[in-house]
Amino acid sequence: MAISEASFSVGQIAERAGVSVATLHFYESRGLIGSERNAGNQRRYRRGVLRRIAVIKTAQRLGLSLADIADAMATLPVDRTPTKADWKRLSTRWRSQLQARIEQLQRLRDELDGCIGCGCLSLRQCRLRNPDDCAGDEGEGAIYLERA
Amino acid sequence: MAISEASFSVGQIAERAGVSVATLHFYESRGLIGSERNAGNQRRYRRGVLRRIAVIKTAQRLGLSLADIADAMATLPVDRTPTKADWKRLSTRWRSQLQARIEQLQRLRDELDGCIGCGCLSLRQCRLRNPDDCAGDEGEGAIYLERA
DNA sequence: GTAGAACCTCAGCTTAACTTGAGGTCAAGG
DNA sequence: CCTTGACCTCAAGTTAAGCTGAGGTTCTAC
Repeated sequence: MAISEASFSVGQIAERAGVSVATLHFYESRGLIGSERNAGNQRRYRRGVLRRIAVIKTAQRLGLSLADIADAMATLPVDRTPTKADWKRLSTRWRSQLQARIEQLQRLRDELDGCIGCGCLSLRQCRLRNPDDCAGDEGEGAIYLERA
Repeated sequence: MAISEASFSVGQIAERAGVSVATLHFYESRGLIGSERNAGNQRRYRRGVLRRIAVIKTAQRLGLSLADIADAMATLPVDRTPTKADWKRLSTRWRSQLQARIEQLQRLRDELDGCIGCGCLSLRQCRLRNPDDCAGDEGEGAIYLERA
């Protein structure tokens, strides 16, 4: 092994990354980041961990769970510092997940648009039922909920 | 008061609405739905509760928390069955929240697009930093995280 | 009139992503 | 030498949105 370049303490990393020390411990327990120890058993991080934390926070904004993020990050090389191409692979994958999510919400919005005219708020089922039902003060025992 | 038309049991409502009995108890404890009791202390619901449940489920799909939903529903009239216009008010409000969320995700996507070229995955901060930083193998102590 | 289904309340479990606290260690400064 | 601050581990608390189970009651049907 080359000389370890792990020279940042938890406190330093926490401050630079804008997260709490406890969060760093937590991320480590989840295998999201790694650290080495000094003679006194204190964590020492290498600078690269800052990027990992940034990526974790970014992925969370995309709506991913830490478990998902851990999975994705597990595809990064262990034996070397990830390259631009490595990160790019992740972001490309996440970008399409994000796109899918956007499209899902757009569909939902369009359905809601349809319902605003009707006032019923029951979305899909509304369109399956006849308009009169929607206009009726309460309908009858119809199932309003989606099943899927 | 007119003769109570509350004539559905929890089991019946649960089945028609596609939720569990426990969920109905839970919603009631959160003030999202109401019920009356019969002589033997069992809950009796009026038909209108089905629409409320449908609306709750719809709102959840929009990404709202039960607390948000409870707030919104608190604006419905207590003294009479909500009209089409009442529901419409809710859906219009939610529609704009949904739209805002979509736009937020779209911005995120666009930022991510910018980062895919760079490979850095650090989003906003990436654009604030100079391109060389991104190209460098690890940059230096820069803050990758968003602060807002 | 009695079995069994459905109902009642209340308490505790579940997952995610952390935060908070207790009790103990370690290195630097005065 | 002693205090102080940063660090350590481990356990328990927090919020959301329910689920599950225990122990007890009511309703329905035979």
